[in-house]
Amino acid sequence: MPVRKSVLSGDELRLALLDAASALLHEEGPHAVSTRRLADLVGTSTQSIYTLFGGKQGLLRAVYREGFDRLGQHIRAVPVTHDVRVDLRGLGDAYRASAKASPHLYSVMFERPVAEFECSDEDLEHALLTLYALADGVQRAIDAGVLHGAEAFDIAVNLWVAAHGFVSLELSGHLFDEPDALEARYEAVLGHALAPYAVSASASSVAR
Amino acid sequence: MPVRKSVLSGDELRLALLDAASALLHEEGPHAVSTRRLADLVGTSTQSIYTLFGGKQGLLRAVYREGFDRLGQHIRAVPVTHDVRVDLRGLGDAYRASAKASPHLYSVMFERPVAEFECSDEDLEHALLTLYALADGVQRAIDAGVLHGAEAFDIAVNLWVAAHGFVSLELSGHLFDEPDALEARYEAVLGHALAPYAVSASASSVAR
DNA sequence: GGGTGCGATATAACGTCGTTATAGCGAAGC
DNA sequence: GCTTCGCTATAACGACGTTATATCGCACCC
Repeated sequence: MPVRKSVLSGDELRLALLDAASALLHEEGPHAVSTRRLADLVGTSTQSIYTLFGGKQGLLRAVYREGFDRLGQHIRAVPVTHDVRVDLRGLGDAYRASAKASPHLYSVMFERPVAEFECSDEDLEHALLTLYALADGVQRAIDAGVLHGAEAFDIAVNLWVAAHGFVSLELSGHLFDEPDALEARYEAVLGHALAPYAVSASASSVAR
Repeated sequence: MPVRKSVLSGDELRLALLDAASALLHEEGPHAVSTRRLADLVGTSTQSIYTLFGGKQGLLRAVYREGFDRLGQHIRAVPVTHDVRVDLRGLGDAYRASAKASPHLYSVMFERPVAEFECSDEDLEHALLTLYALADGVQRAIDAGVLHGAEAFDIAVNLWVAAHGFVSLELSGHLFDEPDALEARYEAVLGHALAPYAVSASASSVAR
């Protein structure tokens, strides 16, 4: 079937292009990921991007989905301890850490730094899957009797809104807190999002 | 001094270019605002953008700042009524309404949809001024005895994080609530951000 | 008042981009 | 063994931001 003038087979080429795109995105940002640079890096021609991904849009769609997959993995990798409150805080920390570890990837997921790529409905639904990783953690807190009053998914969305709001402003540079105050604010923001669902009277102690 | 081959003087040209950029951004999105289209629309050459703004970067810097100025105006335009709780809700509604009225402008302010433009420290500080519009509203709530426990600016930042988190996810399409549930969630998110600072025991009633 | 210089303008060119047309090669089917 | 189909590489197209070049108009100065 394929011709393979290049050293790599079709699947290898696909992976190599994706890796190169991720690396370029991570190291130099969205503007650096161009079809020509990718082709040069991998040792193929720009045409491969069209046969394998249907264009730059398709390639970035794959990056977008991989970004949400990785975020989900980071969230699911948070250990389940004996203290559910600690676990909840771990979820929030994992979210922020994942975003800060690859901010350009986070940008591709929630902003539109590459003009060619626009989210499709399927992409948005795929992104939604990641939210279930958060919802699972919230469900454990409900089962442990620490949270109550709403469905786990509903609480998870509120938690997501809070975490994303903070992370988005932090990454864009709009938060001017000193480092210590910044950490404290993130904890506070997450705590406030969960407090209304805490069982104990000292609501704000959740996730701290 | 200037030559004015064109019909417009320097200042007029500057305003015309800014208006055209805003219009193009609003109607067709960030990808549509190109130096050539702007020059054609205004009836000048691309060079004017360099003499007047120093490049596309400078032009978008002006758009960015105008975006924050307009957001601040919308927030300050919220009427002060006899009920401070109503006013607080009005602030949140104004923020979201302003973003949804010109989503592409909101994108320029908080995302990086145009590769050429990168926020400078001065731009970020300029954006910070808008936050004082929110802080003023929060201060009124403190003065009225509805909120307490932190500085107005601090509470305003938390409110901003909540509002931005919701609006950002809403605009990017990542929120899947039905319309009614969406409105309710926004109210809830804002309420949760303010609840820890409410004086009454029924904390979540703030801003509803 | 007529030259002079400077700054803004318009035109054209350069390099890069995403994309598409064209040509060529390698393996599968008969 | 020849044809056919799909993938590849090359080249070209149009659009982009930016820069170099040439031109023009007004202010200044002698």
